[in-house]
Amino acid sequence: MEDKKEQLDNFFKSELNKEQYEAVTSSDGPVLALAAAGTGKTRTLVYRVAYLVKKRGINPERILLLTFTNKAAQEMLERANNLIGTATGGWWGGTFHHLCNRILRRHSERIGYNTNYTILDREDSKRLINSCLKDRFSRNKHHLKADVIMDIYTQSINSNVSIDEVIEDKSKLHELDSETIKQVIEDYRQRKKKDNLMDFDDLLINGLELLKTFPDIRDLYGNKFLHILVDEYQDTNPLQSQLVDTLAAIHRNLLVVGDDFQSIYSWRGADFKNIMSFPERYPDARIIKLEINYRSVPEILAVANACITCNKNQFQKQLRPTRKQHRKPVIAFGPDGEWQAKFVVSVINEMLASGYKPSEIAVLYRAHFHSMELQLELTKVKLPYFVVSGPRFFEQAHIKDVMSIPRIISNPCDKTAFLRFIMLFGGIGERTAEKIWETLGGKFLINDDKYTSFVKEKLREDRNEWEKIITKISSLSHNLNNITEIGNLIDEFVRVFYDKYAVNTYEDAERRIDDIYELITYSRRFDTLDAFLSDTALMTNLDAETDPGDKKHTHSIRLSTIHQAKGLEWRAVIVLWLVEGMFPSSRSLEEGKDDEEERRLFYVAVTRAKDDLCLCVPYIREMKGGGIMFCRPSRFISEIPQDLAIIKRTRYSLY
DNA sequence: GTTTCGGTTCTTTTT
DNA sequence: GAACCGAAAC
Repeated sequence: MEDKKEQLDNFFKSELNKEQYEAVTSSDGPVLALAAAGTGKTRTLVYRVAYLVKKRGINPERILLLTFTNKAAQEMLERANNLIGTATGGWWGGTFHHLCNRILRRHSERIGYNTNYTILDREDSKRLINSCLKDRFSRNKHHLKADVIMDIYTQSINSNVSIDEVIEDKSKLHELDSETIKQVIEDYRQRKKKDNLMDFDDLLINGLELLKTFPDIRDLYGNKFLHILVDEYQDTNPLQSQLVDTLAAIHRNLLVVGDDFQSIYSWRGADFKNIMSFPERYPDARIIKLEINYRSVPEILAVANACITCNKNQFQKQLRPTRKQHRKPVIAFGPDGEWQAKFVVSVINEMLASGYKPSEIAVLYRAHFHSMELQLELTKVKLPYFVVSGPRFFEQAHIKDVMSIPRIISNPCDKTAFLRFIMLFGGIGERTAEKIWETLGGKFLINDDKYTSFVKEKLREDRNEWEKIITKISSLSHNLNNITEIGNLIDEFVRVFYDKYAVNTYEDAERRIDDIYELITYSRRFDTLDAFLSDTALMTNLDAETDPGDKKHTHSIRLSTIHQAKGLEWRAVIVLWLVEGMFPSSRSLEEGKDDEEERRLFYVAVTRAKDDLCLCVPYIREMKGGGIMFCRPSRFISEIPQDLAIIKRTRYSLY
C-alpha cells in the first residue's frame, strides 16, 4: 500500500516540473497559477484533476472544471481519464454558460421560468429586440437599431455596469435616446420571461441569481463542489468571477489558471485585473508562476517577449525557453492579398514537402474576411483546409430553419421559432405570421381549428406539404422528448418540403441539405430533445466540437481567427494581414482605446507557433468600391527588432 | 394591405 | 453573403 502511494508520488514528480508539481499537489485552499503561454497550463490542470481523484480519492462528481469552450473541458477530462486509467463519468466540466444551464434546468422554476426554457442565440435575441422595437413604435420612425440596443444591454450585464453608464459612455460618440433604449430593454426582458426564453447573458444572470437568493441552492452546489478549477481566468468577466466566488465560498478549494498577457476578451466584459486582484479576494492564496516554456523555439519566444514589453499596463514576465535554437521567424512583405494567398500556398507546399503534416500548419488572422483570398487559392490548388467556424454551423439560415420545428415542440411559446417556421411557406409573410400567432393566443397548439383554417386560407401552393408536416407533428405529440422521432420528423420535413424550398432559395442547396442530414445524425447522440436543444444552442461550431480524430482535422490545414486559436499550438503558424487598420483593426482603436489588447492578441498568435512563424505584410488593400488603399505595416511588425527576424520581399519562397 | 424582389451596405473578436 | 430598406407586383 505504501509502495503504491510512493509510486504515485514519483509518477507525478517525474511528469511535472517543480512549479507544476507544486500547483498539482497543493493542499486545500485557494491557488493562483500564473501560467505564461506554452508553460503547460493544460497539463497542470489535467494532472491536478488526476491527482485529486487518484491520490486524494475525490469523487469526480465533486470536481468542477470551468473552461473557455466546451471542447477544452471535454479534452481535459478525457486526458485526465486516460491518466487515471478508468473512464469515470459524472464530471462537471464546461463553460460558465454550460454550468448555469445545467443548474437552471433543475431549479429555474424558483425564479419564474419553466425548466424547458429556450436558449436564444445572438440572432434570435436581435430579432426579439427588433420585434419589441416594432411593438412600441408601430408606425413612428425609430432610428434605433436592434444591434445597438443589444450591444448596450450585453455590455451593461457583462461588465456589471448600469445601462445609464453604458449609454453615457457611448454618447460621447453618438447621441443616444437613453429613455427609449431603457424602455425597449425592459420590454425585451419581460418578453423573455413571458415566453420562457433566455439569452446567453440570462444564463449567467439567472444562474447567479439562483445561487444568491436561495440559500438552499447555494449550499447544494457549494457543498457539492469540493474542488473548483478555472481555466483562462484572465478572460472571466465580473459576473463569472462572482459565480466562481459564490460556488467556492464553502470549501474554498479553488485553483485558477491564467495569463494576463493573453487577455483578449475585454469587449465581452473580461478584465485581466480580475486575475491580479485574486490575492486580495483570497489573501491566503498561494501564487505559483509558470514561466518555463516548452512549446516554442527561442527565436519565436524572443519575438513574443519583445512584443509584450511594448505594453505598459502588464505585469512584466519573461518566457524562458527550453528548446534548442532553430531558425528565426520570417516577415514577408509583398504587394496585395492575391500575392499573400499565393505566397502562403507556396510556403505551405514547402512545409509539406519537408515533411510537415497539414494538421501541423495553421493560418491565423484577426477577422474572418481576411482569409477570403487564401481560401480561394487553397481551393484552386486543391490543398485540404478547414475554416474554424466562419458562419457558425448552428447559426446558418438552413439549420435554423429546420431547428425551428423541434424548438416549437419543446417550447410552444417560442414565437421566434414559430414565425420562422411558418414564414418558410409561400404566401405567408411577416404580417400574416403575426396574425396567425395572435389567433393561436401566443402558444403553438397543433390541432387548433381556427388556426389551421386560417393558415390554409393563406397558403398558396404548399398546402399539401404543410398538411403533411402538421400531421406528422401531431402524430408525434405523445412522444415529444424522443430524439429519434424528432430526427425522423426533420427528415420528413426535408423530403416533403425543405428540399424543394432550398433548391428554389439557395444556389448551394445541395450542401445545405447535406448539412441538415449531418444535423440529424448528430442529434442521435443525445438522449432527449431538451438536451439536444440546449447543447446545440451553447455550441459554437460542429467542426470544432466533433472528435479530433475526424479525417478533416488530421489531414487539413487549419484556418482560424486568433481568438479561436487560443490555447492551441502548431508546428508552423502563418499570420495574415499584418497592416495598420487590419491588425490592429481600425475599429478596435476607435474611441481612444489603447492598442494593448490588440498587442496581446498578436502575442497570442506568435506564441501558438512551435517551430516556424511567418508574418505576412501586404501593402495594398483592395477596398469595397474597387479602389485600392496603401497600408503601413502593422506597428507590431515595426516593434520587432530587426535582428530577430528574417525579412523577405515579394518572393514566393520561405527560406 | 401584403409579399416579394432587387439594390445597397457592411463584415472584429464569441459563449 | 446576408441583413436591411424601399419599391414593384400580387
